[in-house]
Amino acid sequence: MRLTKTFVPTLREAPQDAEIISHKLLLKAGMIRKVASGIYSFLPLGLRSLEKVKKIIREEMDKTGALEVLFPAILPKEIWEETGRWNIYGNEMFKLKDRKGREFCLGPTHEEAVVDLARGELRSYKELPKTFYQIQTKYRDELRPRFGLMRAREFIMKDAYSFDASMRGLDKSYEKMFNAYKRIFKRCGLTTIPIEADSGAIGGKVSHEFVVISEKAGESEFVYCPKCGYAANIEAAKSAKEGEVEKEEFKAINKVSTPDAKTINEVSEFLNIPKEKLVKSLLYKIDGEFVLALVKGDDELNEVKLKNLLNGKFIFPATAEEVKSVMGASVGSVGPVGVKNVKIIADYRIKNMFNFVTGANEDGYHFVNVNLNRDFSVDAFGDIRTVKAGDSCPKCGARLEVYEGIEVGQTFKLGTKYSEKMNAKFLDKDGKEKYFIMGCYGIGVGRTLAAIIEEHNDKYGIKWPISVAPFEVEVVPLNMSDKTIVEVSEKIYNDLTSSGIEVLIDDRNDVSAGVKFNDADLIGIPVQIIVGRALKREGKLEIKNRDSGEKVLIEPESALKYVKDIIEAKYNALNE
RNA sequence: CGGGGUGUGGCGUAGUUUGGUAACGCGCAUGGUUUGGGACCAUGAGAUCGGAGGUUCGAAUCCUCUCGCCCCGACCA
Repeated sequence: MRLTKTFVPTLREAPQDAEIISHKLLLKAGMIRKVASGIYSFLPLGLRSLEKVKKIIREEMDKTGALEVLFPAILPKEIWEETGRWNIYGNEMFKLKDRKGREFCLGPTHEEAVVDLARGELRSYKELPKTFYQIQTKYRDELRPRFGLMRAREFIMKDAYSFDASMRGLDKSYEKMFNAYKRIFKRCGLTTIPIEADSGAIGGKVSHEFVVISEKAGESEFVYCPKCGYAANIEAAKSAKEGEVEKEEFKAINKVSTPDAKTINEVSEFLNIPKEKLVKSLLYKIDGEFVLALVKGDDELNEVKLKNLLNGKFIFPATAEEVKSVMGASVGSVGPVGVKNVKIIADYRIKNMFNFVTGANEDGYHFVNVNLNRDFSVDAFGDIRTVKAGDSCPKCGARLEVYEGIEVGQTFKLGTKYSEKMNAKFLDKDGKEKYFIMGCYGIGVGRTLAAIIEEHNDKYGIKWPISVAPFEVEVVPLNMSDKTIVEVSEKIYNDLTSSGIEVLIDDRNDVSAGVKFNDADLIGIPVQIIVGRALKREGKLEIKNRDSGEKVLIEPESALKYVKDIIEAKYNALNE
C-alpha cells in the first residue's frame, strides 16, 4: 500500500481529551477518531489492526471446534423479559421502539439470543457439545465511557457460548476456551494473567478474567501470589484464615464520649487505641433488607463478597437517613451492640478480636472493651473483607501483591442459569429432558487492541507486535527527488509485496526526512526499510527493527531474504 | 447519577481577573528553494469564541439557562 493512496492522518499533538497512552497513540497515528463519547470510527490503519486481532481470534476459536454465527444487534424485548434482564440491565441498555411501538434493545450481550436459538434447534444429547461464537458490535450505555477504546459504548466483542449435556462436559468446553484464550492473547503479543473472578451480572459460579497488568489504564485490581501463582480479582480474592490468637481476659464494657470522632482514623486517634482494636460497622441494603456488616478497623469491606455470601442480587450502602432511622444513630456512631431486627454479618477476623471498640448507636459515643457473644451476637460469619497487598496467600501463605489490570477477556461457567429461565432443554441419554449446561466466553476486541498498545509503546509511538501490525514492513524512501532512491525503494516494495508480505511505502514527496522518520515510528510498523544516505554512500539499505531500535545495513539483493527471516522470527516468537 | 474540570479556525494553546470588535505555533492552499530525525522564503484561505437568552453604546470576557467533552466514584469486554 502506498501512503499517498491510503488515509493516515497523523497528528503532531494528541487531542486534549485523550488521557492514556493507547488512546493518544491511536488518535495520533491516525487509526481512530472519536464521533461521540465512547463511540469511535476506525480509519484504514486502525481497521487493519482490528481485523488482525479478529483473525487471530477466529483461527483459535475455529481450532476448538467452535462455530461462527452472527446474531442481530437488535434484539426484541421479550427474550430479555424471560431472563429478567430487561430490568436488571436497566439504563445500561440502549432501548428503542419500532414504528408500531414494539420494543427492542441494541444487544449488550447475547446469552438470550443464543439460548433462544439453542432451545429451538438442539434437541438431543447427540448434538452436544456445541459452542457458538460471533464477533460483533455490542452496545452498552456505560455510566462512564472512558479511555478511548478501553471502555466504549459501542464496541466489538467476540462472544462464545457453549452447550453441554453434563457438568463434566462443561468443564471440558471451558478448558478448551480457556486454553484458546491463552493462545489468542499470546499471539497478539499480550502478557495476560488469568485470574479468578467474581461472575457479576452475567452469573454463574466459576469465572476467570484475563488481565494485562497496567498501572495507568487498568480498571480492575487483582491480587497475585509470586510464589504459587494464585491470582484473583480483588472482588473474588479469598482472605487467608488467620491462626488462633491467644484469648484475652474480658474487660468491662464501657461507653465513652467521642465527640466529633466519626471515622475509624478519628476514633482511633481520639481514644488512642490502634485501628486493629476497632470494629467497623457498615449498614447495607441487600435486595431491600438491611444488613449490618462488621469488619476489622484496618480492613475494608468487600461489597461483592458480602452480597454473594447472602446470595443477594443488589447491594447498596444505606443512605445517611436510612442509617439514622434503622440504627438510631448517625454514620460513624453505629455498632452491633443492642441491635435487633437487623441481620449482623461479621468477617471471620472478628472472631480473633477481644476488648474492641464499636459505635454505641448514640451520636458521639462509642463502646470500648466490647466482646463477641457477651455483648452482641452475630448471625453469620464469612469472608467479607477486601484482601490487601501484603496479606497471606490463601493457597500458600506467601505475601500477596496487588496490581491494576486491563480485563481483555472473561470466561464463565454459567451452568443452567439461562437455560432454566428460558426453558431450554434437550433430551438426554436416559430419555429425560434436561437443561443445557452452559458456559460463556468474551473478548473485547477493541480493548485488546488498546491493551496491546499499552504494553508496546515508547516515547516515539507504537511498537506493534508483528501479528497485529497494520503492515509488516514499511519502506521509507527519504528523498523522493532522488531517482536512485525511488527506484531501489520501489523495487524492494514490489519484491516484498509480491512475496506475500504486507508493505507500506511512504511515497510522500512533500515531506522532509524527519517527518517520515517520526511518522514511521509513530505508526509503529515492526520492520522499517530506510532508503537514503546509506544507499547513496554504500549502496545499502538500512533495516530498522522498530521494537529493539536495532539497525543493520544490507545489500538490496539480500534484503528480501533478510526481511522475510526477521518477520518469520517475529511470528515464531509469538507462537512459542 | 454524585464530585471536579473544560469548551476560542483541523490540532495544541493565549486572551476571560480589569468588557473596546479575535492572537500565536503546527497543519492547510499556491509558487519557489530544500531532503538522515517534525526544513526555509513569499503569498493566501480558514473562527458568528459550544448553544440560547440577558446586561451594556459595546460581550470570547459579566449574568441566567442549556448542551458537549474529560477526569475521580459506582458498572463492565
